Amino acid sequence: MSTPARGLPASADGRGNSDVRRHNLSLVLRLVHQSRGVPRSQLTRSTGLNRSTIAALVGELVERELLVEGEPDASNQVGRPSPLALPGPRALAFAVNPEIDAITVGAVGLGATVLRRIRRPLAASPSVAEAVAVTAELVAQLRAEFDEGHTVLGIGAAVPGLVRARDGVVRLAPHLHWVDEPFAAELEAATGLPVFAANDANLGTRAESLFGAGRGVADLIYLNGGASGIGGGIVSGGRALTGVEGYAGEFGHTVVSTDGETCHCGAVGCLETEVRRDRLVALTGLTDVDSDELEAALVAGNSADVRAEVLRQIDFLAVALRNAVNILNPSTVILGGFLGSLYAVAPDQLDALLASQPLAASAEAVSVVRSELGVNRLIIGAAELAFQSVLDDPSSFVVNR
Amino acid sequence: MSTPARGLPASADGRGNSDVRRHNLSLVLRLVHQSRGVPRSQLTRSTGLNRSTIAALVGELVERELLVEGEPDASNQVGRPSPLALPGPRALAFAVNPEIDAITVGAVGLGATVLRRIRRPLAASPSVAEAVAVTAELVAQLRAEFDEGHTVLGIGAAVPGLVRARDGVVRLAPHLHWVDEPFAAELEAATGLPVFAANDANLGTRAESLFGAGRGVADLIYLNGGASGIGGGIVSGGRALTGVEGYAGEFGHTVVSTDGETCHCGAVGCLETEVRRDRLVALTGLTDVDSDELEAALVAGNSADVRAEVLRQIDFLAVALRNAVNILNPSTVILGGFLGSLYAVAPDQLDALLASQPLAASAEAVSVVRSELGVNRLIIGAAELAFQSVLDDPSSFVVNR
DNA sequence: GATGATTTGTTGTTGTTTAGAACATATTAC
DNA sequence: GTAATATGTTCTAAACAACAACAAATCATC
Repeated sequence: MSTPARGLPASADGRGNSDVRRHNLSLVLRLVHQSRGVPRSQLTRSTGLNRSTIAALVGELVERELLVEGEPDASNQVGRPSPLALPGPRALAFAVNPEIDAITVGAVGLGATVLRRIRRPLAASPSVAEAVAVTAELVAQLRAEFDEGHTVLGIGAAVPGLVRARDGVVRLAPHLHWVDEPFAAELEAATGLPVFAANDANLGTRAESLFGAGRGVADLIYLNGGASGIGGGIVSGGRALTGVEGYAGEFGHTVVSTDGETCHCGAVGCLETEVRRDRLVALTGLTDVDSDELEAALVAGNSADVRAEVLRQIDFLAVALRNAVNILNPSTVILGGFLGSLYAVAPDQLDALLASQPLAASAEAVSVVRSELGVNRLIIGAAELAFQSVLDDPSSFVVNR
Repeated sequence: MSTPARGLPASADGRGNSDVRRHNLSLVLRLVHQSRGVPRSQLTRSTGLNRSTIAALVGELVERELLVEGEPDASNQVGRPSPLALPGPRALAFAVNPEIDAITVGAVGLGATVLRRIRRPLAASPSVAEAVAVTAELVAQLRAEFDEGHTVLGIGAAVPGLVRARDGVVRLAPHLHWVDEPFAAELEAATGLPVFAANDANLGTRAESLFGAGRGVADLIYLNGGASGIGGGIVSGGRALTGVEGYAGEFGHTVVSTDGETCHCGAVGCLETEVRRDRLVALTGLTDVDSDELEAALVAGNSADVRAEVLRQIDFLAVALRNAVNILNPSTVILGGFLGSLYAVAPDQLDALLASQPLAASAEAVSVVRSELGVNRLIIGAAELAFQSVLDDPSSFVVNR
């Protein structure tokens, strides 16, 4: 056996003519997917490829039913109108998001069109076996519903915890009490479909990056505040960062206070022990509020206590963001969940801290925005996992009538 | 003017046949560059390309004098021996590293071979004009020395501060007292050579990643402790992160103490205000020590005060590393400068903190190592900037006899 | 020391893919 | 209604890697 020199892995990254074809097909499909429909002429401009080449590429994708051509826009432009290239309705991905009080599944088409979403409330936090059983049942239901005219690529799973990218093992999902559970493998066995799992906030990042507040932004960070903690994700140089095993983006455990509370992770002063949704909910005096109600209560700001807690949490959030901005130099910080609500209450406060605390050069380049995608964010992000293989290599997609 | 749809920049990333050639030439040249010499047969395995294709690619690179072929290794293997592909001696990059007490320049060939290094001590911290003048003089000297048989690609500059990648403007170099100085442009004007500037620790990261402790590691972070502070860099998914303007990697301003000292950046409790070389030097009772002497004194550990300070600094370092590991999930943490010395004094202490503080899944994947490259690290990293264009597109290199 | 097995370099041919030119078509502008 | 303009369509050319067949240089074996 020949051992390659250290630093020279035997990865076959040489390119041939067929790699060019794969890359260009992939590029065109992605452009249509992300734009949800563009004129063919725009594709020639976006890619720099020749008209005849785009015609051939679109032709093959249409042949494979990954795209369909639509009537040209009535655009009042001189010259022959260019037909729209639209995402085709055949390719279909399922998505699942297990949470402590519910399991949500969805059926998603190219272009991030959520065709159907089902939320099944649960009496208690599900074990892995229960989550797999419920998911399999709901997926079977979707499969029956979308039997005709669709080819299912697989299931993407957005899990609230650390998920090993390589095999979809859930290493730790503290709120579900899952430790080292082979969720993806078990769901695969139960459904017969390929399953791809990743961290929920990481998938939220992808969704916002491709279809939401991060469209066209190459360097961004995303932080999401949920009932059970704070997660996030990073896009740098146009690529979603995963880290070596897929655990990147855990902003929730950034140290923001030397003498804070002890976190469930064992450390002291983590962002997610200081910046918490439950404290805000408690101070508003409400119970069982949804996101919109909480935000309305915070913005109303009837109590001085509420206002003080909001500002306290913003201060801690700013510390974590300052670290992240210094380390990653993003152009955009996207805030989701109740972190977006905090920002809505006192945008000037956070903007000011973020303009002054990090190194000036990095601070001036960054702007804070709220996430744009709503309840479908995780479903869209998870489905993206299942679409990955087709987007990377469209000619692997065989129409399965 | 047609405005492309948001999220669909008109970047021409479609590929043609000549892009294949460029990519493969680039790949082969990089493999030889990074390995400093590899058998042609190994290139076929590393790239997955056909023997005849490799022969053609190597042939073109030899023609351009970017590579030379050498005698086969005496490797005791069956079969026809494969000639070595070695970095050619023609392409040459200059490198410069301005510091408060000296300016160092170097001449570097492909394969990161440092042909010459000149350190010019300075009486006082140089202004930009002084730094440009001294550098231009030293570069002229190197140019004369390497007049024959070389084609100079340009000058790479490793600057201890925030450098805007796009144009090489030094936004802030606190210890040099430079603010918004167009260092690259002025050096370009003074020498007539293309100048590429970046942050010193970022370039150290690249050097360690390509030729040092990070060879073959796709996900790593590098932290370097110098007399004037702590810098660093990130490689994720095999790519060096720059952030949107090139300021990524500033680990020195991670918050590690809520009630610490005020940093020169204006914030409180930054890593580099708590973990400082000068404190260690002061406690050893020495003056004007070099790195080896400091490390020897720390390891000897004759004083309880020294030992306590080392452990205190390691605790703070661990906080910053914990944040970074949670956010980036690297497989390797490389420590350079006096941070490497701290680790040498009490490796178990840092290893233990790093194994327990971050989330377990990320912690178990990470290992700490010391940097491997010595005094040439920044020269090699800076030269890499100047080599970039040739490595990306070898056919742009015209032998200029 | 000769012979065969093995690996790799070399050469000429083939297949795939994009680019380009020429022409056709559909819209707006006047 | 005609000209200008932009785009789709078709056919040909050029670039490139893959492949096959052969040559060369080493090791293993007797």
